[in-house]
Amino acid sequence: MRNKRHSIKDIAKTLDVSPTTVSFVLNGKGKEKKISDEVINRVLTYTKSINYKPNMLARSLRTGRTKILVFMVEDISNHFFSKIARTIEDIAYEKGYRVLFCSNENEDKRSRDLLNLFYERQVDGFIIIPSTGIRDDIRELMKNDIPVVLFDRFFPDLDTHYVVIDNYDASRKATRHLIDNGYQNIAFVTTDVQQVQMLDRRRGYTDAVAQEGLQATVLEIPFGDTDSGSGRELMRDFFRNKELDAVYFSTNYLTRSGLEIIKEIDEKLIFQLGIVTFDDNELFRINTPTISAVAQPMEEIAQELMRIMLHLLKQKNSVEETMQVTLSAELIPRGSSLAKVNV
Amino acid sequence: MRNKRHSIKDIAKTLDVSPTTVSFVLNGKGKEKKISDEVINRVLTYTKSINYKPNMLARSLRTGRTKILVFMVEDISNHFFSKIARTIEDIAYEKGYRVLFCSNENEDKRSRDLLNLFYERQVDGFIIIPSTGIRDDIRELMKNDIPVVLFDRFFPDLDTHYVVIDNYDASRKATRHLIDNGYQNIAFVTTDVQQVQMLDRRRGYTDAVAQEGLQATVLEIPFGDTDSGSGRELMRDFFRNKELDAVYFSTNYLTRSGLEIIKEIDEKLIFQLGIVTFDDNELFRINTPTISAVAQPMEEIAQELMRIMLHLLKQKNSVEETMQVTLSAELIPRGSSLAKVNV
DNA sequence: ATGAAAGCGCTAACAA
DNA sequence: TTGTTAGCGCTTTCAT
Repeated sequence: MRNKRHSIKDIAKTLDVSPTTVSFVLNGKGKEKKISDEVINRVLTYTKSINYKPNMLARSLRTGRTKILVFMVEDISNHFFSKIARTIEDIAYEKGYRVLFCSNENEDKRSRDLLNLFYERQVDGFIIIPSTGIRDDIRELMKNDIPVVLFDRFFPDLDTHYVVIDNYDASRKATRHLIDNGYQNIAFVTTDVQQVQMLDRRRGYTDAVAQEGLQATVLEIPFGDTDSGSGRELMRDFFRNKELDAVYFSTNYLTRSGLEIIKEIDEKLIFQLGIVTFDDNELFRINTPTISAVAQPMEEIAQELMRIMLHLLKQKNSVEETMQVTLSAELIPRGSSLAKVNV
Repeated sequence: MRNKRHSIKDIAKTLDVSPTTVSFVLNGKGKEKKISDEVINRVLTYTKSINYKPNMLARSLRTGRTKILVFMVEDISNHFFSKIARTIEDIAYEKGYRVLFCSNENEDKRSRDLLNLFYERQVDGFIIIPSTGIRDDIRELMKNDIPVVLFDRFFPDLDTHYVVIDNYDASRKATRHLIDNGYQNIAFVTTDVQQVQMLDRRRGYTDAVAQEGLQATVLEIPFGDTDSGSGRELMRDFFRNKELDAVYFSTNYLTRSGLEIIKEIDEKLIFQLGIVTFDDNELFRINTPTISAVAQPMEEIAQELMRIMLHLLKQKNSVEETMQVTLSAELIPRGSSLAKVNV
């Protein structure tokens, strides 16, 4: 027989007080409600002794709040996402919220399933990196007045709260940095996903090279293949056959394979090519050569996200303008993009 | 004003039927309860038109089941864990369960917080790789008749359901494999965590070398430092200064750094050393040289876990003997442990 | 073939 | 200072 869990009613009966009293005491409202110290003590010691755990389902059903936030990204194991996740969790915890993390693997179906799952369980808010096809699901959430904040990217035709960085500007600066250091044949390695943040990074690059009359050379790796054999093959061919003196990677999961392949092709190649990547990583500081990177302000992103989320959570009235924040990313020049030495 | 979600009562009122009828229809019991086709249709079309989503909190409070399972591991981004997670999710989904994933980072506090969070939210069952210090929390769960299945490791002094592999045997065979191929100075690189699975792997190694009168050389990397600077430093010194002809890594997160360091020390070293690692990885097949590995039967582990979990879930009566499964792991010999060529 | 009503465990307005 | 009670949204037994 399943052991029945202790309920407030049980406790009240055992202690010969009313459920209300127990509830008040357990919620720390004992003093406020002027419950006698003696009763407070009896309740506290007894509940501790039986290791009472409240039924949050019941509480949430009653209060209408679960005190749960959902943080959904492409892949929670990615350093960039997990770093932000950690900061968010800390801030949320302080405010009495718990955070559930999940990865949608950039698949719409998975995103939708997760949104549904959590929506039905009445979570209080969503912080999301949306996959391309869930615009309508996001809108549906918003129509139901669920707090939603997007980040990393957004839907140009949907008026949502979001926190992003100025990808165009950052990308432009990164490309200019290579140009200024004497590189002339700069390749841009990216994925084929048609999302706003990727397109902005690409425009930043093409505009920067165009401005100097240089040629744009773009390699697109299919999204699913970025770390697989066929993606690697594409890069290998590309780096072998193109006359390049610099490479600029559009995202961190391309950089890892990219660097490996460059090393494989020729031991010395990595020292000759100018290299810059989007998204910084601790390893880039200890790599030989050290790798220049566009660093997103992760701490700040997380803080802005939670600032907006907490604001939305305390709003009664949902009629309000959307909060849209664009932060700027910083280029960290390192050894991999030093001024070009012409041989 | 927060948009009130649709409730069954609302729907009933709008359609001028009773909540009962709506509930029956929505739960697919329309036919069974002999609701007229006309009413069934009205309910179905209307609920679809307003995109009705049931309040699972209320349902769960009423039924006593959330249909949620929790899968808690050290680090869900680790290939071994995430592979198992995926299989578990698929099986669970078929049976109408959803799975929530979380990482405890091998910290007791985090484990405890997560167990509490989900216990209070009445999840139906836990599949856990326990961190060292949560024995009592696991026992507490079991005392409350919550289905718990452990894997990868267990507590020798706690009678739980679990699925593990025969680490001792696998480790012994891996070591013997190196010995049989002519290696004499085999190092064992492991972490300092004193958990049963690690100790078994270690004993497998020491017994195998002892049996041949060879010397055991063990390097222990502090758990937190396995992929950090200081851990790498330890390995670097170790590989540089010891007279080794083979290395056996006890777990996959050590292997990655280990291989990198071996390459760094000397380009050719990786071809000279015999190498075997615990936990297989797709990359090992394409690495040069290919890396020999002890492969855990991940599919089978996941299936056994879910077989036990589903069994427990349908039990009314909890008085029952524990289900303890030990599977065997398979050594996959590859290029990194070919018969030693004496120079 | 459909509806009324109780109750899951909790909170909180109101009563005493 | 403490208790009574209604009700959150749902399922399900029992009536009709």
